[in-house]
Amino acid sequence: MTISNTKKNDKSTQLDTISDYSLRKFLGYNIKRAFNSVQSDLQRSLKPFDLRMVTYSALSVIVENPGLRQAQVADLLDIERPNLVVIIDKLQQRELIVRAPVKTDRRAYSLHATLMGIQLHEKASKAVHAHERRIYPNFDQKMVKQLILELNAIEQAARDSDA
Amino acid sequence: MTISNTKKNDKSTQLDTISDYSLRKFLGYNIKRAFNSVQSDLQRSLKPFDLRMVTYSALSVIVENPGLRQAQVADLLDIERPNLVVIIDKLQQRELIVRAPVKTDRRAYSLHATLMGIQLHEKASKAVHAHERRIYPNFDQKMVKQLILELNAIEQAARDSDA
DNA sequence: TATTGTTATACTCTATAACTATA
DNA sequence: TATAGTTATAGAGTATAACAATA
Repeated sequence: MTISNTKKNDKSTQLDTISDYSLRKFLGYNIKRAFNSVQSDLQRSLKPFDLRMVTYSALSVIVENPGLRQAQVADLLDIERPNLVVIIDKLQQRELIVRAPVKTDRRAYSLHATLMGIQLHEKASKAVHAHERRIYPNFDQKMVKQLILELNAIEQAARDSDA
Repeated sequence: MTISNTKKNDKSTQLDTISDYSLRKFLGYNIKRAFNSVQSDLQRSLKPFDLRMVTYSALSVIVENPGLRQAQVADLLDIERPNLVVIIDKLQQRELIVRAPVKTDRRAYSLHATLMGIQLHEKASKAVHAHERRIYPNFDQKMVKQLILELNAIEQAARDSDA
């Protein structure tokens, strides 16, 4: 929400305009603000399918990589194992995926999407693609690719720095 | 964490490589992953000052806009008013800001940073700038500006779409 | 009537320790 | 000893309804 410029505001001693100008110089702040905004629209796009962002993501990697184990899903999505349990539970309860026993390792489950899961994923993916087109209406494909590369470079640099 | 390519994994029926390739095509997913990574490093950078991202942000806009009212801070940072209360409480308890009465509106408080608040903000800002330099080591100033413009365009488009 | 700050509340997200059953 | 999945738990982050005081 932008605060409109006001002439001498008699309610305080502040300047004519208020702003988050200093914060806006930080890449991190702009990334956060962009993500919050995107997330809000994406959540609305996924609501008809009763999927949250993280359940959609988990379903997506399971559809894409049949036979995944839970620890691998957690690694791929950078989610802690304990937090993934309820997500997988939910997908299984809705019969979008199945947990199949792994013959050679009785501790592990092999995750597979059901037909229903695949179909829901397909429909939801169309909604996500529509959402994506909405959030960068004027970007050409080359710009988007470049932007993604830069975001990935930042992700990697921050991860290296944090490690 | 990238999953290294493995030769025939006998633990499952999966392909040779597993990936989040489909998700990586989405700008939103890459923004989220980048932000998570950045956030983690930033939190570590702010820890010596006992500041969280949101407390630093609030302190920052109060330092920059003396006399702000709480509702204006909430608008600037896109935080719900109720959630801001505890943040402002914390800053006030640490004597980094003061809540001054507004003579012309007895419902409102006028927020000002104390000398201590200004000094802590200065030191913390140096740490944040150092953090920022770490997370995009190879970007020149022009690239960063362009990236911020694109992120702002996305933020705005998603907000318009979501409204 | 509307707004400022507040309380209460609830839901999601994230992070850690510790357990079990297997390897 | 280490690993896969799980349980319990706690801390953040976020969102809404409703209230008192004031405009």
